[in-house]
Amino acid sequence: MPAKTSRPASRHAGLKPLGEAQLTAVAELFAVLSEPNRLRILQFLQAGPASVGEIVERLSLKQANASKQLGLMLSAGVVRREQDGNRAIYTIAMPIVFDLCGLVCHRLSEHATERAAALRV
Amino acid sequence: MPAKTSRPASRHAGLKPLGEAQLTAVAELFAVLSEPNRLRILQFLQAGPASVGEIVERLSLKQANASKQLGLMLSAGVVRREQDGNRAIYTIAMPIVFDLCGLVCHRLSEHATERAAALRV
DNA sequence: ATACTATATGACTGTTTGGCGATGTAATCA
DNA sequence: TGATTACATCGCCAAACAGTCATATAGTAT
Repeated sequence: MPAKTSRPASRHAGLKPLGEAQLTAVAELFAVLSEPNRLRILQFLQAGPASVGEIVERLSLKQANASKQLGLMLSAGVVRREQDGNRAIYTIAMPIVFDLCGLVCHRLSEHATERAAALRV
Repeated sequence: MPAKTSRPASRHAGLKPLGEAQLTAVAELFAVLSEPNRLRILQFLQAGPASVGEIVERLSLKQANASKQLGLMLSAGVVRREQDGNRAIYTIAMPIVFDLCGLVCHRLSEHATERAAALRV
């Protein structure tokens, strides 16, 4: 019998292995979503486009910080920017982020439920 | 007619707004996935459990770095650790990460296709 | 016990990054 | 014109982090 760690070669028959370029691209997108304030902004934008001022006010962020995070998400292609006179209107450009958050939330709540159940045995 | 940025209140009728705690939890999980080497390790583990040595060898990582990243993912609950004699066998504990990566990849390839098509017009 | 192997950890470095105040810039208003 | 508003950017600081080497720890073999 072979050692315990013999690898099943491809048990899941899962995803094709990502190339280096894709790997960093994926990592970069996840990096955008790895910051609570950015998630807050995205969540707020989910209800519709908003100006920087609205975001700053409703989320109690400093204006400089909000602009910074929005610029970051703009570079990553997660949001879109439209100039409206004096203001800058930001919109979600990648709705998939909500699917991603949804998946994670679902998993996390499952996890929490399991933990609670385990404690209640 | 109201200003252009009047918010549709809930256009997507989407996700319930996450609380602060969930927000940081989600962000932390995404942070784990925001590093190419960690994604490489996860991708490698997708084929089945593996020891640190195997990971180090196949992915050409330094042993200290591999242990560090594995420890980080262990803390986050993304992988599981089992001691086998001398070695430490790591396993995926959160298969959902592959769904997440799959979604992102799909979106990124779509994006690339759009870009290519746009250039080819 | 000694030597060797496998893994984890501590210390250190360089880089990145969130947050902040201050300043720059462009559009609107008076 | 000047004043004000809205946003972006710069410079800075402190914290976090990836990567590395050296070392500690624990299991295995001799």
